[in-house]
Amino acid sequence: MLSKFYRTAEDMIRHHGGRVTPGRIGILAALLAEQQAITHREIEQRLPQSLPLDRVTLYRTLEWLVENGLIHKITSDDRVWRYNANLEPQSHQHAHFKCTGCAQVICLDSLPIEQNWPLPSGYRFQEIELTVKGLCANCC
Amino acid sequence: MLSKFYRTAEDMIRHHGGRVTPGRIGILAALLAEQQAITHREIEQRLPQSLPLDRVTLYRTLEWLVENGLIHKITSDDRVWRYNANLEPQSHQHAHFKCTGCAQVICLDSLPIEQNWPLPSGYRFQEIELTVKGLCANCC
DNA sequence: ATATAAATGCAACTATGTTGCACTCATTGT
DNA sequence: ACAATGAGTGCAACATAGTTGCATTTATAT
Ligand SMILES: [Mn+2]
Ligand SMILES: [Mn+2]
Ligand SMILES: [Zn+2]
Ligand SMILES: [Zn+2]
Repeated sequence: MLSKFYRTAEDMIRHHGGRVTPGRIGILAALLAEQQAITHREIEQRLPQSLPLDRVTLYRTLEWLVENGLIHKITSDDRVWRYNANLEPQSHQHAHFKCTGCAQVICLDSLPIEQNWPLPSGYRFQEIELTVKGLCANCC
Repeated sequence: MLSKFYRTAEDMIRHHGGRVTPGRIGILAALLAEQQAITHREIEQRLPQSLPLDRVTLYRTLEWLVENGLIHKITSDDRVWRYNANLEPQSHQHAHFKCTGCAQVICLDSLPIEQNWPLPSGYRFQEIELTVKGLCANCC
């Protein structure tokens, strides 16, 4: 089961043209295996014993994966970034849900919002960041 | 000009029933004087020399002002909170704009979004947090 | 196999916010 | 006005998340 994600991760990195290292594969596989967005800490905990990885390397690898469009990074009100694999390789404009009980973060399917938001004159629109907050099924 | 904000700030705090201290007045006045949301650091810089204030007190006072509905706190992707005075004492369900050039944050007028967002079954909606990102008039 | 640049590990650092506790002072009641 | 009281404040120490510099290792191209 895990090996499936490892192979997918390796394919994604190789196909993208990046250097294929155990760290990148392991991190991306860990993110592919998740149904939710997880933090730096949580990724660290999910990495196998056989793959010891310095936390700085983890930060830098996450940054690389984000810059190369293989994962995305989610801002939250607890000052902790969460990461999730990009299933579709492109920059998907979508919203996120954060449970105010357990802090779980998941990606919502789409972002049905007009791109021409009413801004002050002279301002230029780039993108929207939207988080719905509430309680997940467990915390309800 | 500044004294106007000081008087308004004092009125707001007194009317709210809270203890009226120089720190609370000064901080709230500084926020009332701003057209944009500003950080803890920026508030510190704007406080007059005559009002030396420990940074911990500043944090705690901001917390008190938020809890009592006199200001609100805005999450951002740079892990820094920004604060803005509440002109209308209640329901500031509104969106924010953040400039990706200069990091300026302003409040947008309203939040024309349905409150019944399509969530997974069993999930309960509480609120929406929305930030539009782009370039401000200066950075365009 | 070797050369090379990219990736990694380690130590030190920064930035933002928090906690505990003693002291001060705004408010209340006399 | 004055004293009593607890909310507010200052200071030191701490916590957490992320960053930077530099020497070493390693994936890849030749
Ligand atoms: Mn997402
Ligand atoms: Mn606002
Ligand atoms: Zn939950
Ligand atoms: Zn700007």
